[in-house]
Amino acid sequence: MRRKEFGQYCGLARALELIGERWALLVVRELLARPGRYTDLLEDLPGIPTNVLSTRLKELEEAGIVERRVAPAPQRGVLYALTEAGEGLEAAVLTLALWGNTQLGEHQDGELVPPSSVAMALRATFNRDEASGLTAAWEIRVAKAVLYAVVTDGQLRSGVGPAPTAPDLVITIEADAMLTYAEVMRAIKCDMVELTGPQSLLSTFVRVFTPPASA
Amino acid sequence: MRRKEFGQYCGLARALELIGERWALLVVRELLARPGRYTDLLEDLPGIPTNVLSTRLKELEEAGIVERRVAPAPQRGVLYALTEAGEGLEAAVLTLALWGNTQLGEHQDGELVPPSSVAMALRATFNRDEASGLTAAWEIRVAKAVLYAVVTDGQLRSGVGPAPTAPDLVITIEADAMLTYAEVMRAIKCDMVELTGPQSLLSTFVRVFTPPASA
DNA sequence: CTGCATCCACTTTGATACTG
DNA sequence: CAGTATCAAAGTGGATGCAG
Repeated sequence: MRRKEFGQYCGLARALELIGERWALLVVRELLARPGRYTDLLEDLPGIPTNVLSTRLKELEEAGIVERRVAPAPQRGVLYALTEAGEGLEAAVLTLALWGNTQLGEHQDGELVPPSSVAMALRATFNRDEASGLTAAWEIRVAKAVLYAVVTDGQLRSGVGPAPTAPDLVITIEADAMLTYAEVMRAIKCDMVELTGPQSLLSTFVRVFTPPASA
Repeated sequence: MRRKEFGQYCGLARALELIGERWALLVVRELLARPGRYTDLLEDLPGIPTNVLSTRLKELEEAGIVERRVAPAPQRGVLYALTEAGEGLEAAVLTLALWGNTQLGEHQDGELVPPSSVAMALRATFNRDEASGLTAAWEIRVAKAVLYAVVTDGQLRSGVGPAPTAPDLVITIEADAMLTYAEVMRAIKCDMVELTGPQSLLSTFVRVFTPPASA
């Protein structure tokens, strides 16, 4: 028994025992956006010490949240991915991120915007009602990052990297660094984007990824 | 700059900077259930070192999540309570707790059930549709703990302690220690409760605090 | 190269004792 | 009641080493 346990029979305490340690939930955020290898995670979580990443991955694997996979043919090597239990953390991650957004100040330049956080913002702002019955695939390129949002019959998949199916519309934004969700939406509304594909899908994008009421 | 900061412009990272440290979110859980004094928190969070509680409360106050109040007339002394920003964490706490519940094993005896976690479970299982238009107040007494659930015109308030308004129905369960939400509901269904007030409100309670579909 | 393991300085935590 | 003081043990951050 480690000292990490709280000794309470309580869902919150259990959750904190499993994902409450430093960096753990950020690793989960990265893996929600896409399975990744060890070095991908090191890159996407600047500042994480390599031994800490190693330890967290072992703990998360032990907890049944993360699994090691052998990467398919061309790349080979280890791929870390979320298990079903790990995917179950999505709602909690999105809810925490929504609260955290209210606690964020202005975007200082120099502060990194993790592409995965924008992918999570797309999931959080996805408007189920507006997307009902829709099928469309977008790819968003900002600076050196690539994101996708694929809606299949009203169901969203979103993450970091090129779209898993051929995108209908590619949205490219010139920028020195990754932009936040809000900045991306602003760039779209100010027409500061290049498009490859049917332009009409741009307004669809805005409609589908604007949350219902306000906030 | 503390080393605690992740240096990312991301809601999740910000949230973790503010409430990601050990015990912090459990303190928030306690204060969601009721404002409390320092020694209440020490009692309700068995195992927390007093210096850690002291440090967390200062950090949470600094972050604008918790505020110190001077307790009113009879008791006097310091009362810790959540600010509006702190109350905003409710959704995140409930979502994390829901996930954590799926990761809980069987209730070993000896594991403590924090009364606040049952109060949170009432909030999480509250069925808005069933409660629409309803007004009723319940008080639940299990072992030495007292909880309340007050529904006013379909709106729920729930927490630890005696009901803030006179309860319509008092549900008393004989037990050696606090029971979980599931155990409380089972005791009610097995008729292992004593009632003070109109019995009909017991089935209303079950109806209102059973989540819609399953899970 | 990828995928870690090791080492060390420093911080945080846990446990307990003590004070205004 | 509401904390502070003290100290050992564990965890973190940063640099580097090294096998496949």
